[in-house]
Amino acid sequence: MNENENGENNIPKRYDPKSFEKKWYDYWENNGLFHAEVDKSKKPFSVVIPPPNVTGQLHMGHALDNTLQDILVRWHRMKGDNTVWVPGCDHAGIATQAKVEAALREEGTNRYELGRDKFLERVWDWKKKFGSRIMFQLRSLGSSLDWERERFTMDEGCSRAVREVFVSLYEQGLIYQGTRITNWCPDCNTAISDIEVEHVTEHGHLWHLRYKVENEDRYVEIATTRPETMFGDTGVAVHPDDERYKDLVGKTLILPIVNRRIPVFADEYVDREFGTGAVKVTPAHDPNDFEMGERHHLEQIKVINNDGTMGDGAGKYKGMDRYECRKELLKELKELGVLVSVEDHDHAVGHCSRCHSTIEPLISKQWFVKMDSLAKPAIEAVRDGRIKFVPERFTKIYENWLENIRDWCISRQLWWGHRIPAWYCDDCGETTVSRTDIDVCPKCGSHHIHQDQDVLDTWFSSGLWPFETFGWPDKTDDLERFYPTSVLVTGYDIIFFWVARMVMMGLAFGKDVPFRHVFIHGLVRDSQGRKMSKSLGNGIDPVEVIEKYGADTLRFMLITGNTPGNDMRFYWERVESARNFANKLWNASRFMLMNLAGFDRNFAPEQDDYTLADRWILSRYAKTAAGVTENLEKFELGEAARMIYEFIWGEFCDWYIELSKSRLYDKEDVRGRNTALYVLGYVLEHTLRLLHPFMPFITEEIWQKLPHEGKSIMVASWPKADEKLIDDASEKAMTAIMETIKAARNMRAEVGAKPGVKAPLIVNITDKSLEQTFMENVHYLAVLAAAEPVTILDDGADKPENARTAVAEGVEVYLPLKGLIDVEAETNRMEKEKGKLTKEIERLTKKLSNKNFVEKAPAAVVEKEREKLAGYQEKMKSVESRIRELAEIG
RNA sequence: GGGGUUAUAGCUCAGUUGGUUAGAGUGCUUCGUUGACAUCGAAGAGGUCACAGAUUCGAAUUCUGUUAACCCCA
Repeated sequence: MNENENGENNIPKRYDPKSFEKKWYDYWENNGLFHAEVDKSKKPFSVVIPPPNVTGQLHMGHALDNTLQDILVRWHRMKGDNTVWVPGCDHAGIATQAKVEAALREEGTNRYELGRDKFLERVWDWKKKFGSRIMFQLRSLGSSLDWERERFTMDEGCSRAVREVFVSLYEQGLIYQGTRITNWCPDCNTAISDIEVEHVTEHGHLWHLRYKVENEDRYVEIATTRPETMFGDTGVAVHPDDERYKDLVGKTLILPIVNRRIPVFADEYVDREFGTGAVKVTPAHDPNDFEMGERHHLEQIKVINNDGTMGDGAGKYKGMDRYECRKELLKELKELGVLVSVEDHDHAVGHCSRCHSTIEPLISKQWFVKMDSLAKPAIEAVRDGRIKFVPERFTKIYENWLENIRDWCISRQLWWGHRIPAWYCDDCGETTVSRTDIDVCPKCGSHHIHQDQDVLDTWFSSGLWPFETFGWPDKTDDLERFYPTSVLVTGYDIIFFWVARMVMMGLAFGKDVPFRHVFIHGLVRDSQGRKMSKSLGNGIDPVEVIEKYGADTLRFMLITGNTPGNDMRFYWERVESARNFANKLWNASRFMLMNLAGFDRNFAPEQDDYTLADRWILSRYAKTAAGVTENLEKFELGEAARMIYEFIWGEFCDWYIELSKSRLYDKEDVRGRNTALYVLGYVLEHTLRLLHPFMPFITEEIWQKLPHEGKSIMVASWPKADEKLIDDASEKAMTAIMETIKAARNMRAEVGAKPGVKAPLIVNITDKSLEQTFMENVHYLAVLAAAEPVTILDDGADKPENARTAVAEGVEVYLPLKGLIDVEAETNRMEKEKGKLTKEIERLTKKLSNKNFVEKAPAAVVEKEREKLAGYQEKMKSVESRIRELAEIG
């Protein structure tokens, strides 16, 4: 791997990720660098991947989610922690089944014709064919997953865990079967849970109908958005305090067309302001009506079938589609005089989050999990800080949801999934829930038993993910070592679906929280801020970005320029910007490697060998390393990446490399050359390590070419903050020199000096503490500001007359122009500067003469403000004297 | 109806416990081809930090209210 180490480098001019990304991933994987065994001498760090849909493919959300995880994982691995990141897929019940059913439709058949067993074979085939695609895509992203631990929610172990949890919850009375109102999706043909329903505001109508009071010549007017459900009405409700209807409570109404006798009753739920204040109650087709029905013992009459057509109770409308029925029924009601009026009305309508059809709330027999006793500990765990959300604000969202939680409908009328382990006896009617499959009824001994047809909600098994992946229900070393996991990284869109359920299940069965931190990120949107979606066709394929620009580029782009928990927009310009950074790093390394010839690898500089620039860059590096680590600890990954970016580009490349050039090209001064190479190598190699978690491929490619020790940068140690390198005096002096250079460049640009042409520069050092270092390093000005010769003014010497002026802190800079300066323009410039300074000085003087400030503000802040003021005053003196001089010339 | 997020340069966004002459990327203007990089370098223009109050010696930053956009829940 190190054939280029001796300076025979011919590395390409451009960063070309395609030429090395795959190579390094294979190298890491083949050398087992992703895998970790239990090692009790180290601190554990474990993460389980949010399992992607097995037949899905990588999208930007996955790319972001896994980049974040990989950064944390690689960082901890380098820190020396016992690090595992568990890969795996989710069987994704509805989604996968829908895909296979669509394929069957193409073939002109369907699952019922095929039968359950044959159908499931087809799904497994499908899974085998497409199931590993996303895992390969995750590899191309660079994810350092421990592939030896790969799991699948339908594998044997997970299936055992699911069954154990189901049976155990059943035994505790927390799972029950009940005939209750559920959200029914007529297209997916299954019940779904509350959170799988999306409410969309739709324009609709409010129809006012009148129901006759029995044996009286009066009517009650009710308002409804769904007239077709009237066939299922079994009551009319009013608010108990509503004066308008006080005398009606307890009376009986005659339901039009059907002529059923239904009671009027009072219930707090009714909103007096809505409609007429009297509502028809259809317990079989509305969740709120269902609850009122329970409270008042109303009959439940189901009038809409599971496929969305009208049922038995609908009389002549039986068999008609629910919306068609609405139309026809309204005609009839109008003719009968039942329909009094119509008004426009916007209301929230439930849609299936998968297929977007309108949900039909209806009564059916389903399995439910009782949530109260599971939710309470889950709330506690977050309140007492055993689990911390990052950013913290998501805590509230999580708590709020758990506090208002309803029982969870877990049965799905699908075939693909974990089949519910309940058996019914055809002879005695007994229901048996069992850990093992049974063929005899334990109550009556009959062999006429059959298993429940339904499967479990996919989220039921994903809820067990953080512990089932480590071998639960067995007591494994892995489980003991890696559970609870360290952090869960996921989007805010599945806090309810997944995070909350894992916490509940983890506490109930894992005997501890499933993770210490929940690191939440936002969505990746398109450049217009829209959600990326198939139907809009605005999705960007991460694989395409990786192929064009490299995985490192994509990763860097995804984690910079946004804040934790907030959505971000995808811009190709930002991809290019990240790619340019990679190219910059590539070329800085290329520069170093091109000059490596003849470098003695054992060379170590003495203190005296270091130049100002050396001490400066080493100090800057040390501070960068400390800052990066600090930000990683706070989950501020974007900020950490930004610091590395600025260090590499703004300090290492723009200044240090430029200043190192003259030393590298000077073949005479061997020590100086070696020292420069040593520092370049030191800083580059350490910075690559800091950057490795963010951009694993390019850092490995370069690191392997540099003098290094070890097999891979992946397992090199994480740089520790080195206090010895910090050198504030050098930083201060270097900053002054850099400011001087910038001032000189600025003046040269303004007067239109040709970039290559040398021009003299005069410097007056007002801060005497800088003088010596400054004088020792004036040659920096020659190199970077084409300043030659540089004259440093003695104390009390006359200031140059025909010169442009700039004032930096501690330094006055003059660019002599031999009578060519425009006195007026120069004066204006100085006046402008004076104006700015006056404002600042006034502000600070006011501040510092304020007793309250001096007494109340921390001493360090006051001192800092004093120094600032002194700095401005110093500058002011220079500017004022310059203005006087200009006046004399003019 | 309840809760949340966002509002900072033309555009996309940073600005972490209040003290910065408010930053970056991108775009724009001017200049630059010798040995890391034009996927580059140098210089520059560009912001009353949505609005109104309050707290404070001091607010882009804290609090309250208003407006606008988006999201979640009911």
